[in-house]
Amino acid sequence: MEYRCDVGLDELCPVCGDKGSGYHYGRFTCESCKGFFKRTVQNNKTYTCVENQQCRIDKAQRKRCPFCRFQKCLHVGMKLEAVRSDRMRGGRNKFGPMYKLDRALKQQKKALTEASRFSLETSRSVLTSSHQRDLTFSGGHQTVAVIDQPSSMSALLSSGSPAVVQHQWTSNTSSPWSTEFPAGFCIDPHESISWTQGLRMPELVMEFLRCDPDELQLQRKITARLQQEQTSCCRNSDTFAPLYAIADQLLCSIVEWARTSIFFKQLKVSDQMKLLHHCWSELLVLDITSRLVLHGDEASLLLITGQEVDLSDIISCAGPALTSLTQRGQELVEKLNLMKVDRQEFACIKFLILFNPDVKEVENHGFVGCVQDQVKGALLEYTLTSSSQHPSRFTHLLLSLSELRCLSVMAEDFLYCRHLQQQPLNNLLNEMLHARHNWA
DNA sequence: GTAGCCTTGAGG
DNA sequence: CCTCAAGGCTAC
Repeated sequence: MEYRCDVGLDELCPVCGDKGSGYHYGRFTCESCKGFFKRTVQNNKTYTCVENQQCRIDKAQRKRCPFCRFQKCLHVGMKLEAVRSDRMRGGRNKFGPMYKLDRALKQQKKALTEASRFSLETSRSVLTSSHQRDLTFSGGHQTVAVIDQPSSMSALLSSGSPAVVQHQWTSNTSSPWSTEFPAGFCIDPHESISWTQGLRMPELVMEFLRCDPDELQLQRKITARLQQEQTSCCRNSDTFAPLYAIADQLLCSIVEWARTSIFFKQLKVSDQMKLLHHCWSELLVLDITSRLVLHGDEASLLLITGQEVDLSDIISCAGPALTSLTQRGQELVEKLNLMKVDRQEFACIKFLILFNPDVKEVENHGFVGCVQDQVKGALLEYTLTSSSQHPSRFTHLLLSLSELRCLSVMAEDFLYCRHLQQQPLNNLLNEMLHARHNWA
């Protein structure tokens, strides 16, 4: 029987494996599990399992143990709150955007699996070889160049560090957060290996948080770098020199963060470089912005060192070029402050910026697009559950990304002008500016 | 109680 | 208008 035919979505119910009929209570399920879930929740039913609560639920046996069936419904992500307490019919609920996104993801995923089996294989072999490379280098002297003057980005990306080993997982070893039966709404449980190893969405957000660098450690590195700067070029007349040193050091930490982060470390170094060359300034602006939103005070610039610099001082010293940048930056901070954007959301936004599908030069372009969609899905679900009273929060967050993009272009232009005026810039900043303007 | 089909109605 | 995920109905 085929009650509804979703073109290209003739997939199976994650609960019992019967043919799915549409989205019901948060997941794409069959008609019978939809009805079962509805009856259970509406009538407040409680079941007991006569076995060991691990009954197999399939099309033939789904009627045997309602306890295990309901547990499985919840486990795959069916949502109690999607069953209406007022029993109102028709209309739409807050999960609409989630269904829409999930549909788009599935269609894209289908196209990907059909068109790029080869790409998947390449990605796996790269993953294996990069693992080997990390082991080769980990005993060497090339520790992460952070307190040392940072070298080129390729050196940063190629260097090994304990962090890599700590978070390393390959297609051969199961990830520490994968579950036996993933409940993420865009993961297909019937697919043996998914691009992203079947993470549950909230866990994906948690994993992003785990990737965040340790703020104290970063603070120490930057303080050390500033001291070094002061002793080596004490006659530097540029009052902004320390700020550039901080920016440069933040850039190093951003590269280091990316290098050791989930998904990114699966990419070839050449692809990693292309992505970072494209988004470094956005990540830098976001880094500064997020610190202001999470810990700062609107009228001053909170540095990673803990110092606060009055924004009016910066404007008066920097002239018109920085004035509008600072003002627009302030406006963005105010907006994000009003929205009370939290660490989890900033962590997702960083990944959205990093995995930019518009960077067409990337070899493993399909993977980048796929990760971008996964991150969007994770952020959407996070915002829907954490701020359910503001269903448009996700859209607002995405809108703020475009403002961030404008700010980063302004910042890059400012730095590039300064560069053209022969003012010496620090290493990595230099490299990034050159990379962008060489492309243009 | 189950599950296939029907009705409803907000949102696009 | 149409879509599609809610709830409802009813033969089994």
